[in-house]
Amino acid sequence: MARRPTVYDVAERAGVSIATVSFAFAQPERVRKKTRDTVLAAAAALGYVPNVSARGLAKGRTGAIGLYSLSYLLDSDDGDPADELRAQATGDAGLFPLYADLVQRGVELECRRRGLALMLGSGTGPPAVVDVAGRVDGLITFAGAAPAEALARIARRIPVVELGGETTAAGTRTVLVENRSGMRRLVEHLLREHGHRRFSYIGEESVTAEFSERFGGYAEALTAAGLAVHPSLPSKPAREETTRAALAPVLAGGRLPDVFVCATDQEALVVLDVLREAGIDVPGQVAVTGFDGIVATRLSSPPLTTVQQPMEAVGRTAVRLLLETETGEAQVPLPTEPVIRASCGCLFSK
Amino acid sequence: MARRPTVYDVAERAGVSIATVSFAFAQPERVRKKTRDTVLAAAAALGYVPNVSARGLAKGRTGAIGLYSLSYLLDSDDGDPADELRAQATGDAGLFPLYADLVQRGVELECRRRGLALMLGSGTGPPAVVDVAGRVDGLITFAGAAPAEALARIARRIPVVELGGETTAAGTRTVLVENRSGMRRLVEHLLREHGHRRFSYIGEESVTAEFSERFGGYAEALTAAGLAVHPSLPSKPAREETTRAALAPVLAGGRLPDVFVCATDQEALVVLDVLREAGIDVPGQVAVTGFDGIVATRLSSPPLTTVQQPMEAVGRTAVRLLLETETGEAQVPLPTEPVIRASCGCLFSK
DNA sequence: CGCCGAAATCTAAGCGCTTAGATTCCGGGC
DNA sequence: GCCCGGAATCTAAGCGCTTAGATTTCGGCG
Repeated sequence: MARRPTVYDVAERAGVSIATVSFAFAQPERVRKKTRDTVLAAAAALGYVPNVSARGLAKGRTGAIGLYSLSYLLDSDDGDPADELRAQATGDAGLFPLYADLVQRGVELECRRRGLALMLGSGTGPPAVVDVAGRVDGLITFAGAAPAEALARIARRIPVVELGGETTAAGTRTVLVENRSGMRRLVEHLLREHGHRRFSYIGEESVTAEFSERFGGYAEALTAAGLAVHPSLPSKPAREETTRAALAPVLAGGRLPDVFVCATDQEALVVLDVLREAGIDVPGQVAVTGFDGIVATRLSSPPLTTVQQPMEAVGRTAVRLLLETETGEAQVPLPTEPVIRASCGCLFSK
Repeated sequence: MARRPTVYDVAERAGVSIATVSFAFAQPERVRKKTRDTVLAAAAALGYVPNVSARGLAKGRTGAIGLYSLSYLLDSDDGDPADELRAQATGDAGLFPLYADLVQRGVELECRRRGLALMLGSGTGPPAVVDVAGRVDGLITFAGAAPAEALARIARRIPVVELGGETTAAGTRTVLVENRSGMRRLVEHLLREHGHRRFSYIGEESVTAEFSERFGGYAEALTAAGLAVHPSLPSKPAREETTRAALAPVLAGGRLPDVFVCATDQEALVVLDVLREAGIDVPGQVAVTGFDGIVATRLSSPPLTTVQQPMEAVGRTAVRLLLETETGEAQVPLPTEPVIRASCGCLFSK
């Protein structure tokens, strides 16, 4: 690993100029075959690997995009392999991919298809969001993962797609998903098929555009049915204690609603847990629904009625959006679809 | 997104030299507080984001590491969101994380903890492995994901960890896992508890070090029991058709072994499928075992007996290895543990 | 008030690559 | 054999940043 060979070394060894070396790699047709072979042979002999930083600097582009995510994956444990063995064997580990995992997969797939490298960053410490932003041609971020101020700054420099965010935020774009109508259709099902009247909404009402759309769809359906819309019980996904705290007073009060409509599957699964611990039957005594369609909803007991959104497509679309120059182009929202399982009371549905 | 502001712009606006701007960001203590504030204010006003390519070039390091993986995630479909909705709702999608997914998660976690950015690449087209290698301070790759020649070349330039590869390969290092003893212990269980005598091994015998260790452990146990070791039925993980092809002649022959010992869980799950289709009862007529401990093994029917390896720890360890300068340091192999479920005939075990 | 050393700041030289534009090479036509 | 034009190659100027080493600034002291 002595000194890393550069174009100069290769050029010298091949007896050509550095420009020719560069051309041999970047624009092979511009160089005579014989020369090219000489250059490539010299490069191979020296173990030459082009320095992408230098290339990026010279070209002004890096050929990579960035994905900046929430850090709720953040682990508390120390990563002891023995612990992990135990956890995995017994099922304590984070088993099933969550929303962000599937979106990330979509991003990965689309990047691969387009020959882009993907740079991952997350959390608050370094690499902070600008650290990622400084080395990519475009940035995808989850709403709330990075400070709005930083995003606005970055958006002046490179395209930014903010998942779950506002369409109108400073210079950034977003992937539209039918959050509102998905939630509305779900609630309509609860109203019509089950005759539920007493609704309780669990989750953020308006922290991000995505969440306010969901709550909006919920409110729309209730209003159309002539029901009053009460404020949500505030809770955050991936923060189990907040969901438990939101639920505690309701359980203590002893009077259950007909149904808990949750802003996300992750929260709904916690609700299911809490109710089970309290000895309350779902859907016998109270129904529960989620939103997203993460894998775990299918395997919970009872299986969770939810609204499926195409998470992978969200990731892919984000990449496409990033690469499209036409900023103004009308974007078709990605479809969502209520998935009726047992937790709403449709006991025999698949 | 006009021209991206640079240190020069910030320096001019703040009325200092570019060096001072650089210091204000990189070595704040070297600059008077008042100056620093002026610089940061100017940077904020201009929307300055440091160009990491330039930094990387100047410093000779990038602060990122790369992960180059196999591309069996590669999708055939076109990413139609409607298809995805359907697939996810019914369970056709790639539901559970596989070996590589979990290793990747380990890598991500460790990078986050250490403040490193992570660059992802895969597949054969661009970004090829050197494309990733050229912009990181270290590279992790799955054995077989990249041509050995390219890896050797890269290893002359930056540290390389090759997962599942040889310890001794040209300049690269690897994460040791108890593949051999894990497999041996599993086979010993099959010999002792179930009295199996007629073994059939499905999978690679020796394509990578990891696989030859597994086959080696299998062979050791059989030999110690005085049994002959037959060559494996060649099959590749994540290439379902190869596994089916390996199995076909056995089923056609009509004479089943006592047990199919598979090199990986992915292959074992395919074997389970094939046997079910053929109307053969597992473990009644034949036992099946896997290796890795991926999530899906727990949910198959019957649940799969396998050898659990700490996949996340493999990823974390790879990152650590990359950052350690002491190349020679003895590495403790990561532990593995047979997990006995129903597919070997232990019907009532958890 | 001038001098001194440390602290703060600046100057300038790269880092390794790309790419206009200049130069050289080469084969064909006369 | 010479001239010509396009192809091949080269020269050299950056890209935006870091960082030795030079220079300036500044407060304290005699």
